[in-house]
Amino acid sequence: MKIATYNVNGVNGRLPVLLRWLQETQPDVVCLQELKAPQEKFPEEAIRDAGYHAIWHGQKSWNGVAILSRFGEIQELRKGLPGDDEDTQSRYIEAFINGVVIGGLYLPNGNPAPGPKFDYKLQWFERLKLHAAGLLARDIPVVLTGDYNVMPTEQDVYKPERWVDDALFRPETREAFKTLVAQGWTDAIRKLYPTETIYTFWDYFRNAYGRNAGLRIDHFLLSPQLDKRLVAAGVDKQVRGWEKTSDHAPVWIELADE
DNA sequence: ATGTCGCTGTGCCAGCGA
Repeated sequence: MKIATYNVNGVNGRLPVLLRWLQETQPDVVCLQELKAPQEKFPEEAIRDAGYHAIWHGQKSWNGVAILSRFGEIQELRKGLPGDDEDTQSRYIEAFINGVVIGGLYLPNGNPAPGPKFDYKLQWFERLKLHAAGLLARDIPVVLTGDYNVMPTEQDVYKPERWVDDALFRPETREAFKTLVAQGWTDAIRKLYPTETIYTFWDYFRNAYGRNAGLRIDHFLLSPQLDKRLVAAGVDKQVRGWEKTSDHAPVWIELADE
């Protein structure tokens, strides 16, 4: 079972790139972030024609998350992260697919920091930790994947000293990610590639991709049941070099059948 | 401080978020 995550940065503007990538790499399940489309403007038909069922939580202009699957109807578990009825941003969607709970998330960016946006990021992180702990307690196979907007360690940033005050790399942010993982999750990419430089995002500015000035901010966290089944993982880096592409590249894992 | 995108509405450019 191959599961991918891809921050598309506009699902309609990115549709040709998304469809080409789906066709070429054939993932079984895909979590998408930054749809930047209201609920009624999700390109359901084009995605169905490509062979995928979809559920999505849209929002006008910003945010928006989706889950695509090649395995028949998707059993939706929730839209939105619990813990704050006032939060109207579309950043979390969860489904049960082929025996696995799949949580797709788009964690807040948090810049500028400090400030209200950074406070929102840390609060969202706390809500995610509560929800994640509840999932772990159920002893079921779970993957929490998406754009975490966190570089976990200095190894995950092309130039760490330039990012120490940024919301994606501040000590509070790294600490939040670390305590989340410490609940019992496995960072799938780091498990398979403990010492390699791996990036999933390159800024549009200053030829960042050409200089490989990247960040690793898209992650897969696996529950213990899935940690045992992890057989491969990677970044489809070439997609970042295509015309009209997102600033993120797709990331994927392969799980062994039970 | 800057850069480059995608989106929206004030609408064919400017402002916002990233």
